Amino acid sequence: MARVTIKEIARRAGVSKGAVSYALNNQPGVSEATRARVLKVAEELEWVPNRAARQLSAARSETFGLVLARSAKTLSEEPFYMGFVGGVEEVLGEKSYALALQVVPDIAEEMATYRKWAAERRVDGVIVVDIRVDDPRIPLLRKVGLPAVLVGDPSLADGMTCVWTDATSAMNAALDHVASLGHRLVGRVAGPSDHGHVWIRDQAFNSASERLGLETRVVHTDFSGESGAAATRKLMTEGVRPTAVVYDNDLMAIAGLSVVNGLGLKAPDDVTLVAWDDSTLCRLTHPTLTAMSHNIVAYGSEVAHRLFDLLEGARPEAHLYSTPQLVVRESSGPPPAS
Amino acid sequence: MARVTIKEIARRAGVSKGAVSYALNNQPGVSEATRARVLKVAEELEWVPNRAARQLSAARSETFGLVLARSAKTLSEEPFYMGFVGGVEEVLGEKSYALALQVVPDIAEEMATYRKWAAERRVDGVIVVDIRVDDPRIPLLRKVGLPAVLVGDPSLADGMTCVWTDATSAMNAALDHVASLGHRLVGRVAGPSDHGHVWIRDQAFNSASERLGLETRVVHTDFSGESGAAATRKLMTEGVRPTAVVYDNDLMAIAGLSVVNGLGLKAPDDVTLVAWDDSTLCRLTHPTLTAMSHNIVAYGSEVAHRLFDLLEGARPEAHLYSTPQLVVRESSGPPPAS
DNA sequence: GCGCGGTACTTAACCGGTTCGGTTAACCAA
DNA sequence: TTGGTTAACCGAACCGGTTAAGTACCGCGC
Repeated sequence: MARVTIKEIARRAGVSKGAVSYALNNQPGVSEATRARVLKVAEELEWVPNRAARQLSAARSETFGLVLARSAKTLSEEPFYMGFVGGVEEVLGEKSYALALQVVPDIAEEMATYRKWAAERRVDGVIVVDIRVDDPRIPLLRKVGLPAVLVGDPSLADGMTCVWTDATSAMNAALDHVASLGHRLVGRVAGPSDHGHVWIRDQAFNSASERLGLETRVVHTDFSGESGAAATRKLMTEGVRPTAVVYDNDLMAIAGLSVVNGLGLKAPDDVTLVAWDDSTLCRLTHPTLTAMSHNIVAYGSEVAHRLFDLLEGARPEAHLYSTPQLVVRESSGPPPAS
Repeated sequence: MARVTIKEIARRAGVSKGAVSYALNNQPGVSEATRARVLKVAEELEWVPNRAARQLSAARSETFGLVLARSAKTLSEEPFYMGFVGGVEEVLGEKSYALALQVVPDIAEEMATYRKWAAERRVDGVIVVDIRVDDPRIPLLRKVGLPAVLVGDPSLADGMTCVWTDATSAMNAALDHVASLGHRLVGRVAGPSDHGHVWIRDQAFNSASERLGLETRVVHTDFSGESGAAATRKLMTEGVRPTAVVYDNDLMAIAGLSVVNGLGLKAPDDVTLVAWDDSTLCRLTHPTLTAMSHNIVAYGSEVAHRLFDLLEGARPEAHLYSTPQLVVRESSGPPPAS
């Protein structure tokens, strides 16, 4: 079964290669009758465009790039990424675009990948996650001219297209929740503060607790389950024990719950726990976890759509995707009487 | 900054395009002196090969394909996939191959993707996961001539290259463990039985329990947390309650633990729980979960290596990757005195 | 009758590599 | 000296599309 090319279609339809190309791409230059005839032949021969050939001449790769700068192990633990990738895929699939996914150890490698992709014309655009404060990837992407959608707050995006969730409002909602339950000393187990969204939440956490007159204790971690457990142990056993803890992802919240249980404490009787991101895991623990919930799969889809828009000439803009919603579950309760 | 091509290199090095191609690809046909000179010029100009052009003429795409036939939501819950993908990526990165990842709703769509990829010459080979009994993908891949490595048992692979873990031995170890603790009635929360590895474990579970003189109760599910919870509730509240339960993945085990807790029962006092796959989550619950452990990231790497081997002409063969090892944790204990 | 504009094509260059047949010059054996 | 090899390199075709430029034909207005 030899490859079927437009040359063959042209032969059978009795027209030239060029005409076939116009017909197949819905471009003017052929009559409706001819177009129909070409389409019919292409159909019969089960023609599919050769990506490489199209890319070579049209300079489009019909591929989006996504680089994840985390270890494979971390990625497997964090439900966020797979859900996000799934959402992106859903949109790409519709337009028969492909996703080039690369997993690298650090941001330096990530930047090297962008350079390579740009030089190779490997991708039409990239999706950039985990935006940092003063992110070095932003000037690089500008320099190499790679269209990009950033997943992060507009204040960090330096004018590039970004999609963000309103972490500030969400943090306010989270603290309103624990404050209204009567908590006065609130802990926070945060990610690394060079991550943009962590930094944003830090700010929001501080101003909200000031507004509500709450005392706070914050521990920064690396997002892993282990460090979430360690941070929780520290909060629970050293110094004044907070009666509520807000986590930066659900993995650390689950680890925290386990530590709380292990210390012979009870949630919510002794401490109220609030997770962030709300994957299914939050409904599988006992007690179930209160969480700031948003739809991560849809988040990925939204980002992919924005990248298509950008390629079609949309001006760079900040798009608010959603504000995570508070979902109250069993891990919420009033502080212990003490 | 115009694109730098081998034509430019040829001009500067004073040789023909062809010679440059030979030099850059380490092929005979140029002298060492010329090769060195060309390499130096290419280096200076920061030349990178254009993938599309190379693919078009050489008919290699330097891309592997992986299709996941699960919903994005399921994928985000299951730590297995992201870890596996990460492991594959590690190997591909070294050889600067790319991974084309596609998420589709079902096997029919997956097969359509293979057809398309084969026609487009989109990928050099594919990795196929979740092999079924009498898997329809196997004849299709043969027909369209797509090199493939199957992730699954040799008995299901019909002579194609596959990488497998010895689930039978692992299941024996798991049941030896619970039997040695004194359990006589063992439950099993299994995945859907049309999945090959589930089927294998079903067989192994039956023959091992027969060997050990155990009574059994098996519930089949769809691998999700919800269905794992439902299955556990059924085992715990309807009919004779098993004193130990073996799960087919860790997500369901965690959901099961939550149900056990919710029913006012204790692990391991009332029931011993054994998970499968052992992601970090098993160490984050309270009590921690006994699990059949294997390194999923390395599993992905192994599979990727085998696909490279296959493309380099290795004969199709079954490769035993590993046997999951029993890791005993807090959820294991003797059956209640009753 | 002539020029003009538009439609429906054809032709051929081009994208950036790979590869194959052919040429040249150096070397070697008879 | 001559015929035959061989290494080193050149030139051009080719992969399968896209697209700018060119052509043939038709209808229309003046």
